[in-house]
Amino acid sequence: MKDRPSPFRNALRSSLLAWYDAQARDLAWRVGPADRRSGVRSDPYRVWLSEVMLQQTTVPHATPYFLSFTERWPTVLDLAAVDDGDLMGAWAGLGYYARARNLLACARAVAADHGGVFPDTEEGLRALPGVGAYTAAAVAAIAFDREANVVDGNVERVMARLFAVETPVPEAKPELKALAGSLVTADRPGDWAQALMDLGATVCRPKSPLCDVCPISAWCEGRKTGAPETYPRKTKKADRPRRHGVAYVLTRGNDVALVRRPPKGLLGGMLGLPTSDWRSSPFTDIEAVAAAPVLANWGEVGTIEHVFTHFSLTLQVFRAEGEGDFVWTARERLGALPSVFLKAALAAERLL
DNA sequence: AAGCCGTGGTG
DNA sequence: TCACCAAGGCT
Repeated sequence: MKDRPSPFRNALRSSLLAWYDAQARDLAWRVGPADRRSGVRSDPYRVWLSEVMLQQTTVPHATPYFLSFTERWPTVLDLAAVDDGDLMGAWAGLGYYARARNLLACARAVAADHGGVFPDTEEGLRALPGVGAYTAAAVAAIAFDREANVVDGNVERVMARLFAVETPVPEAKPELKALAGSLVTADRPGDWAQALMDLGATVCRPKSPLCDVCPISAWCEGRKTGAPETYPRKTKKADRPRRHGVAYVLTRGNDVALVRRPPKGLLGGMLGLPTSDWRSSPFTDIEAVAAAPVLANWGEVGTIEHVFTHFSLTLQVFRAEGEGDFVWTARERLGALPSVFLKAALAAERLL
């Protein structure tokens, strides 16, 4: 289909691009269609940084991080020079912390191997740490105006509806990607990618799509079925197990005892509260005290709930005053902790 | 290659 | 309440 430009494709493309010209969201990292027409170029560093932050993350959540990162580190060379701990602390709360480790590795690779300049091809970008098929295509299209097939969850949903694809995801992913590819041309590839994603985010939404205002509804097979919201079809996912653990809030005056977590795995490389192992059953008081990092007059101050991608966690929070070999950190700096530990620390503070 | 890896908003 | 889900990548 890609080699057979059809009237259908051209009309659909024109309609969506016109919609984007009028309705594009104003995003902190975006060079809008009007500015682009007057010659403003995207900064590949900002495009890359925003794309990594947006992986599995909402625009409202990522935006303040993007603003603070670009203020602190205006160029990829600035970022490449950051200490690991500072970077991880700045990323705290955004989640998927492997992204932060790869972000730094990528910045250092660009600095060391590419003279501080991002590769301008999909293939070159794809070779960088933390840059997969989606991000390589997105940066190639948005920053370098390359003809790349940019496929994220939004685009998959739009394609599943537009073509009424009955195959459930994730099985349908290759098919959805091929369908998306059939609509890509050398004309405004960056705007096309962003138009498709804006449409998915604001009109062709997961629930209650706004077909009445959709610029491509005339061509939408899903709408003809009368139930466009039922696409994409999905296979059921397994329910998540629950785990139990103990978090220890050990204080010394205004300081709280933290530990640096192992570099890989859950919350890898982040500072955290000392904890017990996490297991399927709750801890008794005796067990909790026995698993504590130091001897102290431990007392339970409450429990918190937290949901990770593949399990739910109930954390019993114990508190004591004490000493020991820890990363002692002032209360005011607990913003550098992953949310699960911030939640536990605040619970200990509140419930005293 | 299927499982691992966060978080917060939403209906 | 809780399942779903958001500009996915790595192993």
